[in-house]
Amino acid sequence: MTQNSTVTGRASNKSNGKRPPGRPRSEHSRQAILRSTLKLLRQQGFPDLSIEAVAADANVSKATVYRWWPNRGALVADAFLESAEQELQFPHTGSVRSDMSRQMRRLIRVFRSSRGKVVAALLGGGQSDPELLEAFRERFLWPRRRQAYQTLQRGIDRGELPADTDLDLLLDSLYGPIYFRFLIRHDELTEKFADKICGVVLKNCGPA
Amino acid sequence: MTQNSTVTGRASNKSNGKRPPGRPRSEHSRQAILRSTLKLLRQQGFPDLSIEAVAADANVSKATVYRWWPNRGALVADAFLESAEQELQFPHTGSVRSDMSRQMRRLIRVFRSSRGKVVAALLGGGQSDPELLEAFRERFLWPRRRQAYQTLQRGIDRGELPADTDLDLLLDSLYGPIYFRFLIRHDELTEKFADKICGVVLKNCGPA
Amino acid sequence: MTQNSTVTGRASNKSNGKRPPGRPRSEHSRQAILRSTLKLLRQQGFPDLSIEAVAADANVSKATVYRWWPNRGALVADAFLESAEQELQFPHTGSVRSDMSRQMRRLIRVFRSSRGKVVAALLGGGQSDPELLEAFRERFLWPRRRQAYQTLQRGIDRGELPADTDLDLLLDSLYGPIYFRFLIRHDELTEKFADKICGVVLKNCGPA
Amino acid sequence: MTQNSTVTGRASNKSNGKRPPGRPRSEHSRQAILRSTLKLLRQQGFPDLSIEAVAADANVSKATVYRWWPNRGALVADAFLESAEQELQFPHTGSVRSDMSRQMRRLIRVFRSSRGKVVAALLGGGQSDPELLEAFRERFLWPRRRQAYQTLQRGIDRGELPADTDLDLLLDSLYGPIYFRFLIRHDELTEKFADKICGVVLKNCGPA
DNA sequence: ACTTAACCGAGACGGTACGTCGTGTCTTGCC
DNA sequence: GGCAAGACACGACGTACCGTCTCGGTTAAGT
Repeated sequence: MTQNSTVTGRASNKSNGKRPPGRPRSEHSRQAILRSTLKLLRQQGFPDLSIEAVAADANVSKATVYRWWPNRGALVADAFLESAEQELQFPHTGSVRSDMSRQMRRLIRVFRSSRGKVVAALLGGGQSDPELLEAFRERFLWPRRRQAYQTLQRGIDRGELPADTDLDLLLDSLYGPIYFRFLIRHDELTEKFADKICGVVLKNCGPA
Repeated sequence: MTQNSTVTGRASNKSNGKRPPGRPRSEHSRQAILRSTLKLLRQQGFPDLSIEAVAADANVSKATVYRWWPNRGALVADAFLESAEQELQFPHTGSVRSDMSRQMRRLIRVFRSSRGKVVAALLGGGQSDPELLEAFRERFLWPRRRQAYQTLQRGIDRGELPADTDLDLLLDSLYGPIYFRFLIRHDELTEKFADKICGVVLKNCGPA
Repeated sequence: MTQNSTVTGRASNKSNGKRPPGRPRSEHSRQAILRSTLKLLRQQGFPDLSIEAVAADANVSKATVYRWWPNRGALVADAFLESAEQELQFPHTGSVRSDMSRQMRRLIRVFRSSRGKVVAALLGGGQSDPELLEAFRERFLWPRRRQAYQTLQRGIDRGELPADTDLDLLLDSLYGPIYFRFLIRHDELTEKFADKICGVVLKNCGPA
Repeated sequence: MTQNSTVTGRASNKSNGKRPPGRPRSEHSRQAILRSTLKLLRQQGFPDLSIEAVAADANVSKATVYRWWPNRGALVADAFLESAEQELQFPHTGSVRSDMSRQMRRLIRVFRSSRGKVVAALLGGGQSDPELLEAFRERFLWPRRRQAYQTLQRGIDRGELPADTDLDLLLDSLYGPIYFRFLIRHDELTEKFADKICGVVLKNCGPA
């Protein structure tokens, strides 16, 4: 991931090796901003997060924030997603059901941690900011889903799943209940819940 | 539903027949405010909804809005929930699977309609406002769930479901995927999706 | 002073002995209102005095205040003036200079007392409310001035003052400096100041 | 007078030559605000003057007004006093009585002009806002009084006044009656009144 | 070394909406 | 008909952020 991978994506200068003239962007400021964003997000939630406060907390001028992120959503998306890469890998246990339930447990653990608050903020804010939701999907959901496809495909190859399985339907059936409880909060979201869902959805797919 | 069922719940005077002293609350204003709230919510989404605009649209003073609703969230919750009572009844077809899939189809229809935008606003806002989410659960989720329990119980009585079925797990497995697609918007939310979920979760519970 | 002598003066029914129909005006409320007005006026000054607060303090409804006084100014005027009648009489010492200086000392004593704050409020408010100032003149200034004319006339009769003395000029010269220091507060307003003024203005008018 | 001489007196940076960091204050806005304040003050009087209206009239945001003036009083004081500096100089006619009466006539002329309304507003408001009154004294009264001392001292030097004259008493005797009529409005305030007062107070001090 | 150009902090600016308060009017039921 | 209670439309309050701007000062690369 390059330095310039903001959500909105300023043109990077990766093609020609030449650095542009002038003072280069302050990496220190960039990190301080993203760090403060996460910090405040955890404290107050998305709608009470102000650019003003982020700038103050990061000891940075407002103009610097606005120079690099067009709006609050982009900032939040960048802050969260940079911190969420390289996580939640899928294991290879040799059984679909166990591969899935283990990864689902990890997701639930993340949702229950302090980072869960940030995800909730992201998805909550995304309900009224399409770009925010888009960022969540592109940078968080799809990368994991691609791995999930492979996991399921291994199950098909092993004969644990029928060859004509609707992968998207299956994944939504597995993860939907988790997101449901996470977002509506009508019932406990424990790690055991992952196993129970697998019990319902992957009844005949090998041992838990 | 009484006149006083705001989210924050001012003490209602239904128990003792006596009206409180002073000029009575204007029912006309109350309705105008809720109507304007829904209207503007559909047009602009939750974060761009200002009390100022609601008051102006309803030809009402800001103070009147604030007198009865403590914040934007409570207003939105009341506006939506008052409009959503008495809806989404469960049918009695004689088959669990068909009862459920039909009601799930209705829910999807609501989510796809203009009222979906209001639900999304409510749930999005609820991610940072616990009371808002609480209102959604109390006034929307639980009333329906109580009916769903009965529907499933009929299935158990008829032998379509095992007697030891975990009802909450089952319901979350059925509705979770719908809310998932509705809130994350990573895939189409069609009415047919209801049937497919039932196919996964209620495989052996009678005809679709 | 009759019950109805508000500044704005509702028509009284003194001519025909018949009481009007309906419940008679509550004398208790009237006094409570005036009392609270004075109290709050002493505490906070004219611009921070609200009808709302007066009504609350007097345990009276706002409507009752508005029914009898058209605005804040009339209320304040009534409150002050009712409390200020029958005061500041002129003595008869046999010497103009001594008569005047003694009365001036009394005025200064009032200005320095807690009632001074109310007078200041009245005159301050009067700078932007002509009726308030008019009330002050009619009910406070002129009654005293009429007595002062008589005092000065006695001085003329005794030969202490020339027969062609401009009484208004003389009185303004005597009282102007007191009001000046009272309102501008640029210098001490002690009772001795009364004597000094008399020394300047009534140099040759008999002993101090 | 420096740019920073607001009533509340932000620290000015005149001593050390360095400009403070950040965008400099807009002199244009500052003047527009003061100009609009005077304009509206003349039209409507102090109590009907709203910051909201000033900001609108000056094409300036409310926040800008509040950034530099803590309240309406300070704003009015600044507006008036900036417009009143360098005025009402004392003449040098060679006679105390004539010096004084001429300056007093000028003051009366100001009080009768449209600016009189602003002074009345200032003093009226000052009755409940000590800082406002303080500003009037510091910026309007004392500067003139210092000149008056010199004028009277010249009279002493010329033998027109006794060497032991109480200057403050004398000045209050001369100006008190003017302020009295100006603020109470119980009698005409003509320029001739200045001469008459001098006749009473400076009887033996040379020709008029 | 000197220019040049972009970066950065600080913070003022015109706006918009906030949530509160007081105004003066009204509606209702009791006295 | 007076009165309390209190809801109402209205309008200003003073505050908080928005996103933009204008400064002086900094930081390298390319002269």
